[in-house]
Amino acid sequence: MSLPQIRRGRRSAGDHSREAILAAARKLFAEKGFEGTSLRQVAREAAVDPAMVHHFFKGKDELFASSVELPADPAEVLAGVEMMDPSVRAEAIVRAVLTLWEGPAQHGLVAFARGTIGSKAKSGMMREVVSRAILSRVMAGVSGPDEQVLLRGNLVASQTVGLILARYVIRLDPLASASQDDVVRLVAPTIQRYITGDLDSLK
Amino acid sequence: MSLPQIRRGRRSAGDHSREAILAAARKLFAEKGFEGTSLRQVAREAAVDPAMVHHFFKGKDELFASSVELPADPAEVLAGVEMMDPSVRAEAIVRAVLTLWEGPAQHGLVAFARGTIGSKAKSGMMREVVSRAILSRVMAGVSGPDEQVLLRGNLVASQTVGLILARYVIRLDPLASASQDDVVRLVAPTIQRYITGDLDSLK
DNA sequence: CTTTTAATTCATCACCTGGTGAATTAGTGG
DNA sequence: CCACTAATTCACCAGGTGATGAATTAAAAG
Repeated sequence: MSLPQIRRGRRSAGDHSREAILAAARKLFAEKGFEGTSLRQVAREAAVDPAMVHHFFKGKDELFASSVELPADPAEVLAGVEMMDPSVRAEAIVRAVLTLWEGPAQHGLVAFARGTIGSKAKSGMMREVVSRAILSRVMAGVSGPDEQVLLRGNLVASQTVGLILARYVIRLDPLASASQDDVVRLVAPTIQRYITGDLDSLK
Repeated sequence: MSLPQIRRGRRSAGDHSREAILAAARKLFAEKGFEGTSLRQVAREAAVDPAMVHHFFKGKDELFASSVELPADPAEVLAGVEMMDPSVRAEAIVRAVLTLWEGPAQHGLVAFARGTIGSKAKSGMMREVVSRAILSRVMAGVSGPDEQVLLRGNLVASQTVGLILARYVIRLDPLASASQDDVVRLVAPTIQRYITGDLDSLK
């Protein structure tokens, strides 16, 4: 009695295992972080042989990078922001952030946050992304000494990262369930002060 | 020729392996997160047999909890804060946070942050600590409808968590290397606004 | 001094990890 | 139709994982 074996070889067209693997990876990395997720778990979640993961990606690191890298293009998300006058930029920034994080990229973004904060080795990745890809755009055209502009950027980042963490990762209520408009009204003034406000104590 | 074997049995007094294990655990959890750290690595770092870890702690979870739980007592740290008038509380809060995170508890705290943010399962722990142990004290005596006070507390948390992450975990410069006084002057106003300021849009 | 208790080491378990190489099958280009 | 390439499965490997139980030794308690 030959049991119905799983046939080897190429599937009949229409399968997209690669995408399934990426989706599964995003989901698991988002839930359990980088170290907490195994290739086999990913394969299982994607209903795929573990070896496929290696077929499509060189290893766990590349899988992480691919599944998580640019879950959204910063340039695109911040397109509008960059050319607004710095003095009224905050609201647009907060809105862009919220819209992005509430969209389809959420899984990938949370995965990125968890994986990247979870270990010293990967924190560098976060630092790079935040400062190069994001802050440079957010702070474009802000006047003042370089050092001061960098500090302002760091402060913007601190409030933004904190907001994201509280709302999407840690999920503090009622912040997590507040409306987008409320959040904008509540935190945009903080951001605006960091960008152009009088910080009165900057050496 | 009997090689000098490592003697079994109890060490001659003065050894404190338990403490060594906890210190090693704090260090490694801080660097590599919960999943990224193995019991054997901890044992190696502590120069101790792996089985000792099980002797002193039931398992990895208990080790994590013990090494990281209350790296500092919130009640103590926030002792002064609680009884200040809410309208001038912000500066004290920021100063307390910075002092705490720059003290000997830093390793444990970073470990807590990394381990706790790194996975969904452990995020609950962070939520509990933040809301019960910390926010309840920080927001003690603030007037207004419950829901609104909670929201204010969440906002305080968002800025505080963001500051900690940017300064101690991600290490964004120049924020990471700014003086304690500068940081206080820069972010205390934000916190103060969240505690007692006019948020003008609270439903 | 003797009994009890605690600290330490060792050998071992079953399992999971990331990774490799080959065999098998299907679609594709010529 | 045939050669080629890519997708898929399988059978492994060496090593690390958390965990357990027993043996050994010293300190503490009586």
